[in-house]
Formats: sequence, C-alpha cells, structure tokens
Amino acid sequence: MLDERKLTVLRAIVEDYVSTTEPVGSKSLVDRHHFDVSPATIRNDMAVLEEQGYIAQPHTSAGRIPTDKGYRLFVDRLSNVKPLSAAERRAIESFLGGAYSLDDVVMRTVRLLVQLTRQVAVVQYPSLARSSIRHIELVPLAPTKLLLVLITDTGRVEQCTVDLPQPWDDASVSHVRAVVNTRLGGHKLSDAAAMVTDLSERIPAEERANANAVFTVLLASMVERNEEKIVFGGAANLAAHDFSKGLREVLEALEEQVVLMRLLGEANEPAILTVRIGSENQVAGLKATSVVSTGYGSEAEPLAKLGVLGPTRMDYPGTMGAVRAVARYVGQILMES
Amino acid sequence: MLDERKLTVLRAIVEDYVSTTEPVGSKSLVDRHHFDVSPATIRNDMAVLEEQGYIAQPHTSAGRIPTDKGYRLFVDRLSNVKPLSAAERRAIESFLGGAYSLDDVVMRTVRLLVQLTRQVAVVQYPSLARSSIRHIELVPLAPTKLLLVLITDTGRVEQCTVDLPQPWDDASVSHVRAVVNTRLGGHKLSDAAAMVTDLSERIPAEERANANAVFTVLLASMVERNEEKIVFGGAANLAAHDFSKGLREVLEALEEQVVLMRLLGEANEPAILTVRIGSENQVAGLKATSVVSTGYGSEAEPLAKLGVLGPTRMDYPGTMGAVRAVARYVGQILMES
DNA sequence: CTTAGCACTCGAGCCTGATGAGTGCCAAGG
DNA sequence: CCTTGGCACTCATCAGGCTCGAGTGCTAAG
Repeated sequence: MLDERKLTVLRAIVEDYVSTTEPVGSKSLVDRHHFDVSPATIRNDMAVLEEQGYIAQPHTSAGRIPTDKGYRLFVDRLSNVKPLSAAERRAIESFLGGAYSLDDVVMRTVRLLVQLTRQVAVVQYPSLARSSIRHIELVPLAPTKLLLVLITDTGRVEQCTVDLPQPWDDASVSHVRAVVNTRLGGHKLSDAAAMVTDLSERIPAEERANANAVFTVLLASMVERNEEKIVFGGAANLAAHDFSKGLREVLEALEEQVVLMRLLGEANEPAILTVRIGSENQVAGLKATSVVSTGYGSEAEPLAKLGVLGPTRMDYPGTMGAVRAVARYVGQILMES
Repeated sequence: MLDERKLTVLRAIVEDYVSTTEPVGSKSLVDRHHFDVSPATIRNDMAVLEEQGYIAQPHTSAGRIPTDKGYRLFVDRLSNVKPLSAAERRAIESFLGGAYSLDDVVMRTVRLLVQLTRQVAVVQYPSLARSSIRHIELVPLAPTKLLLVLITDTGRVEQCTVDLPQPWDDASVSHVRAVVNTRLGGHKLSDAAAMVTDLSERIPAEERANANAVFTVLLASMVERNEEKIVFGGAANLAAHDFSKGLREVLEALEEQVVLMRLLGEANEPAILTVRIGSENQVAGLKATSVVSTGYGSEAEPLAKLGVLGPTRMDYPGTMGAVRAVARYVGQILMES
C-alpha cells in the first residue's frame, strides 16, 4: 500500500512541518531532502498519502500538513526516540541531585522538562497508596483537635487536622503514636486499611474512639484527597507556539487537577513511554495538543507519572527522549532515598 | 485645577472604558451618564484632562482611554472599595471553612480570588520566620541521614534531608528531638537563631556535632529556602482579556518565584490594601498590568500577602473589595487554628 | 463658561487586481 | 506500470484605493 518512498515522503513532511511551522509543498520537499525524483512524482505520492488520510491541505493552493493519523504513523514506524546528549544527561543529573526534599525534586523535575523540551511539563507526585509509611506524627492542637502528619518513604509529607470525639491528654497521644508507628511503619498505605481493624482492637477501650477518628482520617480523607497531587509548569511556552485561539482552553484544562490526572492517566500500560496525539486525547479542549508521558519509579509498579504537553506539531523524537531520560533519573533518586 | 465636573468626567471615562473595553467619546459619555451639559462642554473638559495627562487617545479620531495616572486618581479619590454582597461573603466563609490543611487553605484561597475577580490570583504562604515552632520531627533515614520536619503554628510543614557528620542511633535522635521541642516549641523561628547557641551547649558533647548539623539546616537551609513560598492561579483569565501580545511576558513573570515575591513585596506598608498600576509596577514585562495586594493575618505583623493581578483596565473597586474580604477571612482562619 | 456648527482626521471595513506558491491532470517517455 | 515535463487552475496573501463614520478641535455666538 505505502511503499518505501511514500513513507520517506511522509517522514520528510512531518520533519519539515515541525521545524518550519508551514505547510510543505512538493518542490521544497525535493530541495531540502535530496530525492532522486522530480516534484511531480512526489506530488503523486502526496496525493496517495492524502487519500489515505495521513496528510491534508489547509486550503487548496497550499502545501500539506500531517494529520493526527500521519503523526501517529510517524511516531510508531518512522522515527526513533532520540537519546539525549552527554551534556544534557550531566545537566539532568547534577540538577536533580541537588534536591533536598520531595517538593524540591518535583519542582526541579518540572523545570528540567520545561527547559529540555520548551513545552509544558506535567509531573505527578508519587502515589500515596503505593508508598510505604515511614512515620506518622500526631501533634495536639487543642483538647479535641490534633494535626495528623504522614511521612512516606518517597518523602511525601501530608497533613490533615482531625477532630476528636473526646478530649485527649498528651500521654494517650504518645501511646497511640507509638503503637501506630511500630505497627504500620514500613507498610504500604494500600495495605494499611486491612491492618487497622486489627490494630484498633489492641488499643484500650477508652482511647479507641479517638484512635478510630485518626484512622478514619488517615485512610479516607488524607489518602483519598491527596492521592493525586500534580503540578505543571512552562505555560509561557504555550504563548510562543501560535496557539492563540485555543490557548484559553488549554490553560483552563491545565488548571484543573482532574483534567491533568486524566491526561497522564489515560495510558493504560503504566510504565511505558506513551504518546497521545491530538484527537486521540480524550480531554475536550486539548484536541490540538499531544501528550508524551511515562511512569517513573520501578518498572513493575511505577510511583506516578510525568509528561510533557505541546502542540501536535512537536518534535516527537526529542520530546520522547527527554521525558524518558528525566523519568529514569527521577525514579532513581526517589527509589534510592 | 480640576473642578467637580472634570473629576466626574474622568470617573465616567474610567468606568465606561473598564466595562466596554473601548475608547470612550464625548457623545456616548453624555448619553450613558445623564450629564446636564452638551458633548462640546465635555470635550473641553476632556481636552484639559488630556493636557494634564489623565487620559489619552490611542489615535486621532478615537475616544479617550485613561492613562496610568488617570487610574491612579480614580483609585485614590474617585472610587471606594466595593463591599461584597452577602451571598459572596457567605460563599467565602463556607468555602474556606471546609479546608483541612494549610495547603488546602492556600489552594482554596487562590480559587476563591480567581472566581471572585476573574483574574490571576497570587497567594503567599505564611512567612516561616514570623511563625512559631509547633513541632519538630526527626526521622532517621540512614545512619548518617535524617529527615527534618518542621511544623509551624500556621500549619506550614516543611521538610529537608540532613546529612550528619557521624552515625546516630535512635535513642540519641529521640533525646535531641525531645530537647529541641521543649526548648524551641512555641517560639518564633526568627528568635530561634539566638536560642540555638545556648541550646547547643546543653547537649552532650558526643551528640553535639550531629545536633549542630540539624540546627544549621533548620535555620539556614530550611527557613531561607522556603521562607517565600508562593502560588498563583487563574492564568486562563489572562487569555480572555485580549492581552495577546504581552501574554508570554506575563506568564513568564508569573512562573518566576522571585518576580512574584517582588510583585507582592514592593508595597512597603505591609498590611494595607495596596494598588500598583501599570508602570508603577517595577517588574519589567508587567508594565501593562495592575496589582491589588494586601497582607493577611494580624494587622500589626501580617503573616504574608496575597493579591490579584490583571490588566490596568480592571474593576478596581470590585477587585479591592474581593481582595480585602478574602484576606480577612483567611487571616481569621489561620489565626484561630 | 457653555453651546451649536463645521471642517478635519484617521482607523475600520471593503473591494480590487496582481502575485505566486502549489496543485491536478495529461500525454509522452522509460 | 512508474516517472516526468508541461500547463492550466485555484486561492491565500498583500498592497492600493475607496468610502464611511466616529470623534475631535476650533470658532463664534449666546
């Protein structure tokens, strides 16, 4: 159906369009790449490619631009992930290495991706449920109120106020804190739910009501509300690409946590480098953007995801390379600590 | 110099321009507001106002638009802060009341301001230095590495990893933690520096090196690095106002922590509702925007600042009302907890 | 000081024609 | 059957010229 040359033509069209931002015609195509055939031949090939839906023309007398289907073919069969240069790798390593807390790691990761790709970076915090409990702290605020602080092995620190059914003295708080930490420490939060009922029984009856309040908040409110924490950066890069029209829509989408989650979450194979192109994207308002995302952390059960969002007309090989490389380094840093 | 009517004319021009986004001419002015004089008279007034630099015309045959100086006069003498409606007050109260952690309070505050003003909201976290220490937690990560977690009375939770000069066993860690908490708990972080030298002497010699490492990180790295934590939201609203050109500049400025700080920080009287209009703004790239900001927390020594950024053509009375109201509620919530 | 009248300015919108990039098709050649 | 040169055709873009009308500034009279 599509012989070797037609595929080469498609690749050339994608590459030229990405770098020039302008519809590419048959003549300029043979000029830039040294094809051994005439423009007329290329035109015939282009006619076929258009018929099959890989390219389209914005208006009758203009060159062709790739369709989403065209980009898809390009990404799947016509290009390879472009590895980063040694200098870039070193830059990543030293920049991420200097981080002193999880917030800092995440913030630096966003900056890094923005720098490397000149697009919008989206980074999810490590999943709470999939992290292990490192420490739980209970800080009394008032007789019937305390602050619950959870620290995970990935460095996440979450806080939540708890309203208690009964007043609680410091000694009792210390006791429960000790029990909770020895019993739950080191276990995954997703496993904690099962352990809590058992744990509750080991607590003296007069403290049980308060302890249960703490458990409820810990498992329900805290984990559920904060499970998906996600940040982005590089919005200024959107203004550079001529988006103009849809810009508002895109910005609105980015400010919705839920949408961001779906953006990264749609990919079903979690740890794999995934590309979603234009209309493949299920989020309304982002039909003109592409998302390159991947999981980070362990290969088998990634901690969370990160990715880059940009116009469908983006440098896929380069972006994919950057996302993959950054994800690896971030994973390393979080797993080792 | 400027009689009553000229001032009224200026106010009318500002109000009309803000609501229509179009240069306002003498005729439409007498139509909308029931002036008792003819357009020609208004024209004379406008000529004077222009001569004095309060208004200008974009091109010869267009109406007038206010200059920064014109807005300044309007804000200072021709308008009053517009109080919120009862419904709006209730909405603020119930929305902010539901917050369960400082992060949540700040996030909700941003959303609230964005909703109320349809512009960009900027909210600073409560100053670390001006907060008191509620609790300090030391979590061992490795023999020579621990996680230092600081919890303040305003609910801020900051974390930082500390590299220790010597290995440290759990018992010593517990001991130092206890000492630190009893000694520093309840004191302001800004006062802590003075107390640390004294504190250091009370710690057994063999633990002193490690303890000092903790103190150094606590005072230097943690407080300095995180003193200014600031978030913003509502960038999508920038796209709505026709900014178009400077949009990139504005977005870039917003993504720079340092710039954001300066934006809120420039006002020297800390707790007062402040308006900076267009070129009054010292940040390059934001010369076409205005900032309405105020401190929140106690009147005397505010915890931090918050504000709203928008085009110079903004509804100043309304925006000022929203900012002031939100700041009061946020202050209440943080002071009471 | 206010007002009506009037000439003037100048941007927005619309039409026009020229330009040229790029195409599709056809017939001839390999 | 694929390739190629030739040629007519399409159509976005741009510059020039035109009108229209909003809005002004000035002047002279009330």
